[in-house]
Amino acid sequence: MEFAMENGLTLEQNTLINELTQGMELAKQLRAHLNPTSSNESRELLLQKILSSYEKALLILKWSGSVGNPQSVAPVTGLPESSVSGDGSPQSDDFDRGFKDHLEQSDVSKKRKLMPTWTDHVRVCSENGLEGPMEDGYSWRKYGQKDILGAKYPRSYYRCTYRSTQNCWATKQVQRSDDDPTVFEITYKGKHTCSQNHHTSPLEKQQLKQSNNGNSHQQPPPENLLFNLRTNLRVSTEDLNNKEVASNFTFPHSASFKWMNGENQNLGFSSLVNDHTLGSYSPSFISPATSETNYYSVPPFRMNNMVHNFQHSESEIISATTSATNSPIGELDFSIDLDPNFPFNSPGFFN
DNA sequence: CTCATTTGACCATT
DNA sequence: AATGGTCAAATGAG
Repeated sequence: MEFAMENGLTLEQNTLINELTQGMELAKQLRAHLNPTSSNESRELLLQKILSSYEKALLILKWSGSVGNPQSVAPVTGLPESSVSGDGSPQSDDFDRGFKDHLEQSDVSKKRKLMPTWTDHVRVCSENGLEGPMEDGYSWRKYGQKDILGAKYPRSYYRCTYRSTQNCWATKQVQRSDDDPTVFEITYKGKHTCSQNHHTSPLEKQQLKQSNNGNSHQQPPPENLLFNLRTNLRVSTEDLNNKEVASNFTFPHSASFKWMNGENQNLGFSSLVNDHTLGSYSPSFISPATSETNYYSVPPFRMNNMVHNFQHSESEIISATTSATNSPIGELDFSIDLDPNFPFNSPGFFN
C-alpha cells in the first residue's frame, strides 16, 4: 500500500534526510576526532555510524528510485526481481497474509515478486568493540529459519517488527556465508514504511538471539563470540559496490527520482565527500515547505557514479540470489550513465 | 502478563 | 517431489 506520497515528504524521504543529516553530523564529529589524542575506538565508532547512515540512505534511495519509475522502464532492466514499481500497483498492500483467500493470495505472491530485493554483505568485526546498531538500524522480528540446500548455515527470516502496527512489509533474510563465517549475506525485500527510530538495544538483543539459534548445525559458533563482542557489522565497500550495481538495474537510463530538490540532493553528497565544511548544508536539506514534490530525472545518481568508480576493483562477492539474474546489460547501462563530471574518485571515501 | 523466538507444519513455486 | 518461504503453536524471556 502506498502511503500518501502525493504531497510533502514521504516517510522514506524523511528518513533519508535524517540519515544523511546524521551522517554529516557524524562526519563532523569524526573530523573533530582526527586529532591524535582521540582514541581509535571512537573514530571507528563514528566511522561505523557514518557508514551505517549512508548505507541506510542508499537503501532508501534505491527504493525511491524504483518507486518513482514509470512501469514502462522496468522491463528493460532484465532484473525481474528488483525492477519494480512497487508503488505502481493500484492494489493495496493491506492484505493480511493470514487470509487464505485465493485472490488475495495470488495478489500477494505477485507483489512478492515485484518487491525490490537487494543483498548486502556484512562482515562481523570482532576487533573493535563498536556498539552499533545493526547495519540497517531497523528492528526486525524473526519469523522463520530454514536449512538451505547446499548451504552450510541455516537462513533466517525476519520481518519488520512493526508489520502489524504500522503495516510495514519490509523483510530480510540473513544467510551466513559458507566460506567466510564472518560474512553475512543480508537480503532485503521491500521497503520500510514504518517510522521506527533506530534504537540500538533491541537490535542487539535480536542479533544475539539470532546468533544463538544456529545450533542445529552443531558448530562451535564463533558467531556468539563475535556478537557478544558487540556486533560490529561492517559493510564492505566492494559489496556496497555490487549492491549499487544491482540497484542500477532498477532505474536505468532516465529513472525519475522523486525528490524535493535536486540541488540539495547533489549538494548533500558531494559536499560531504569533497568538502570538509559540511555543516552549512544541512539546513537546506530540510525544506518541508515544498508541498509539491518535484520529479527530477536523475541521470545517474551521484552515488552511483561514486560507486562505479570504486568498482574497477572487480567484484568478488556478488550475491548469489539476487544478482544471479543480473545480466551484464546492467553494467553497460550503468557505464553509459556515467557522469564525467563526477569529481571524487578517491578510494578513501570515508577517511 | 506481554512480546519475541523457536520450530515443525504448511504452502507456493519450480 | 524438492525446495524455499511463511505460519502459528509452543516455548522462553523479561
